[in-house]
Amino acid sequence: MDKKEISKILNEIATLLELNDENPFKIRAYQNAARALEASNISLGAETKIKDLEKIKGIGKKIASNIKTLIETDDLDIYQKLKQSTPEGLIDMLKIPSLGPKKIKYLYDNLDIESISELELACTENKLVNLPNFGQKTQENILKGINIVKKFTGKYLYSDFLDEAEEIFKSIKGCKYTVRASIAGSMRRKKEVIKDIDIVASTNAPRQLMDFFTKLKQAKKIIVKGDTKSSIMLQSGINVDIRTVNDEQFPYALHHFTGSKEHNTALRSLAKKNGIKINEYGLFKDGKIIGCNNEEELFNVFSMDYIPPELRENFGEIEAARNGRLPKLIEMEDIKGIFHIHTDYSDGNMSISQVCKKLIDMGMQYAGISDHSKTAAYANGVKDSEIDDYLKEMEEAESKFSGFKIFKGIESDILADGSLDYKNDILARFDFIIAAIHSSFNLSEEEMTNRMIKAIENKYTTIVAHPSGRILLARDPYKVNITRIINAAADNNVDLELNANPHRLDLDWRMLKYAKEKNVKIFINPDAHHLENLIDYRYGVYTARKGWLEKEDVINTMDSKQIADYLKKKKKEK
DNA sequence: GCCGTTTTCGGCCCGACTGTTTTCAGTCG
Repeated sequence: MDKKEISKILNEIATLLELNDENPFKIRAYQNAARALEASNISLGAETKIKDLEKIKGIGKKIASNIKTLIETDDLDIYQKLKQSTPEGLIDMLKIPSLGPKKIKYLYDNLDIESISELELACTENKLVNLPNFGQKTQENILKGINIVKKFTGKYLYSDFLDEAEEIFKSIKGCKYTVRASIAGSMRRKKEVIKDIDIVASTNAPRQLMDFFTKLKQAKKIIVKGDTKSSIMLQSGINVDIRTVNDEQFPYALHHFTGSKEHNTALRSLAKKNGIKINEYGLFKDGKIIGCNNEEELFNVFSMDYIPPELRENFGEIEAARNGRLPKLIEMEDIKGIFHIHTDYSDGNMSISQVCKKLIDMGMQYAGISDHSKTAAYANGVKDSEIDDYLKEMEEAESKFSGFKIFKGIESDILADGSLDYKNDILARFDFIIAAIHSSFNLSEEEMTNRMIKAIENKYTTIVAHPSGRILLARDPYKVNITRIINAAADNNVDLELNANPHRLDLDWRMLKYAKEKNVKIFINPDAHHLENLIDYRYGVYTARKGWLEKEDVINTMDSKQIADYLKKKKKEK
């Protein structure tokens, strides 16, 4: 069982404990341990010792031994017992807004309700109204919540809501009652998947600002409305939350509502050790506020450098900020060229010349064209007999656009046995090879990992595309040991892709940090099939920032001369 | 269940809002 699976089970245990009304601190201990495990660099295997696990902050004797048992037996007694005593439907019920573990437990114990459909029936039969702490309104809200669960999963792609969030934010910022405002929450932290859109604003007229907010044309429904907090639902089902404070409080509120919760908790603990209380209204020492004009000053109170929002995930940023070791994160303008582009030679809908023209307009110096290979018949992959034409057209296009460089590549399928799908003499004709999995997804973890490592060891492989194969909110990653993939890439001088398609964002930022530590270089690639997808590299830059990447970690920050040398050298040395 | 420059016991982040109550429980972030 790998780190991710074990961390998932620890989180599940926490949820199950919650539904069993356990000690809240025990619940948090399991959540913290899950997080700590995932953030750590420990690689789990038969040789993993309980002692090594205990060294991780947040994992103690008990959970260390539980993890060890999970590694060895793929199973855990308390987990099974909890699962047996807790109907699966109760976990589903947690998705219903306004319904939490306490109420779910009460309904289960007293009305035998163990699924969303049973709960819906009970509501329509009016069975909840007379229970203690329930009532007419609660019953109605639960019914509404059930409808929301049915209609939406409650999670949304960051990229799908960026524009709408910006538009709403602009309205708020332009409102005459607003002093300062910012997008906050997971959107400000550039999380790949978000639950809602958060906005923080300072004002002298909270009530008027709330009226303005709840009357926005985008608001389909008002969820809550108060003087400091309101929430509306948009047509799409996503909620926009706003929090208002007075202007002196703005920096603290912005920090607080940017989160993450885990980052805030960690910072609060640190504050507490220094005798400082921290909440959304200020930093307080001996009851007196410590004045801060902005977030920079807030961090300075703790002798910390400014932590960019993307890093606020309690992944080591607090310690790094205290030691002056925060990374100088990559910026959009660092990207000098774009790789992993599909043209009308396979399933893209743009010609090579169109790509060049568009990239030149975008200020780029080079393109790495890489159409699908022959095995990808569904994508009209380039057949052996078409290779000559494909290469020739790239050369001709390059000569048309002086000063612009085309690197000739192909996205070669990794076959089930780990070999690439062209013979070596064909692979050798390209400047770079992107190796990718597009078939046989259902191998075991061992088989899949070995398959990918074999492709990494292939002397022609330059880059491994979308290493986990996940499609956000749609398809789980393949069963693959990503730590071993990163290690193999490090050992074989192969680069990894950060696929910037907003549905992928793969390699995941949590693993990018590990790749960086292993000195594995990253390509940020849009995997573009249309001209308008070329700009998608921006989502890759955001994700790279979340993964602590600096300019030097990303290959396509090089200018065209440097990258030409880099690819040539790589080809020769491998 | 975890943790410790006061501690191996006794803490563990904090506040807004709703709906239920008539001072509070539950949920959410």
